[in-house]
Amino acid sequence: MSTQADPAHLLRQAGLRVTRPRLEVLAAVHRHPHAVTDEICAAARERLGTLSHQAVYDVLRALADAKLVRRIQPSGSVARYEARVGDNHHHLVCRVCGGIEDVDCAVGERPCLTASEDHGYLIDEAEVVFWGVCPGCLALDSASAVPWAPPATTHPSP
Amino acid sequence: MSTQADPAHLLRQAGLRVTRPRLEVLAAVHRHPHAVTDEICAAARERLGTLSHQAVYDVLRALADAKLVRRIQPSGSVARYEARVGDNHHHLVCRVCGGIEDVDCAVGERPCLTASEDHGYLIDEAEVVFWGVCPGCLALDSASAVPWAPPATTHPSP
DNA sequence: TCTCTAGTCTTGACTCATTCAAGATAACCT
DNA sequence: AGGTTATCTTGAATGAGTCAAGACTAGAGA
Repeated sequence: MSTQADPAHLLRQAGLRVTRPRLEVLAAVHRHPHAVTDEICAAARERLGTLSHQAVYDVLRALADAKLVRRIQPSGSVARYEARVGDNHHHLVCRVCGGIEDVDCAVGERPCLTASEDHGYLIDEAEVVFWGVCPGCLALDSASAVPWAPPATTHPSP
Repeated sequence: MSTQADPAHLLRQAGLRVTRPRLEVLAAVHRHPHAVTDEICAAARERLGTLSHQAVYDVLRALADAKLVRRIQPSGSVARYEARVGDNHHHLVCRVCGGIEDVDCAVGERPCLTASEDHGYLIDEAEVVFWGVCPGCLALDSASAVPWAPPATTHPSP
């Protein structure tokens, strides 16, 4: 019980069999925070040679259920995964390029916020997404008029 | 300039042409808060007789761009729309049945929260989603063991 | 170490929300 | 009223994600 962070141990602790696809997918999520399924799939394939699309979906679901990865899905984006779990941090999303940054949660433990009315719900998490424009897109935006049309939502009007 | 809240006026103010599909879709969003596109489509068709799927998507996008409706999309759900705009309220989502409730924002104006680090982003909104289990599902959950399997995420373990 | 078996992975087809494209229609300006 | 152009209809396409059936293999017991 020396290496608590050993990926194989983590899998076993979660009651999951240790397989190369699972180890590589987990490693890929660590290497590529906020990556989409396809990117994780590609990264794992680089190591494994071959890995089915379906296996990646299955593994990611198993890892997410086991809380070894966290699934996030900002509006308008497909599912993304990150390996930073347990600290209930939040996210900063660029409306223009879709870039994502982690933001530490001041409170840390979930739920970090209390709803003004709980409507009788048993609340266990407050998920916060900060929307804005990243420095890179801000620079482009002030340089040229409209570099590329923003995806769905428009910029905040002055 | 008597009825500022007149739907036709609102459309015109936003630079949008006033059409029956737009009026009916807007009314449908008012009548069915948090409805998905298909439900809005069905509701509007009840009044109009016929309305294409594509028109509903176009109209909803136009209305959302004009800030006459707000598009929300909790993880794992398809896009939903609501007519309550401008007050930057938040949402309470049931992990079991997917039910959604509005939660007033104590601050009101956007962004209601400040990120601990902004990474240079120009932040204009803090979107908060409270996740939990609604009273109805809580009751079912304590009555029987597992009524239906929760969609993706599992309940908080004891 | 060998064998068995349930849990995993592969393959391939499928669903369904959403988008694209082209032509018909109708709202608004003059 | 007439022309312009945004909007709507129709029909097909995209793409993330899922389902299903069979092959494979990690891990437990002999």
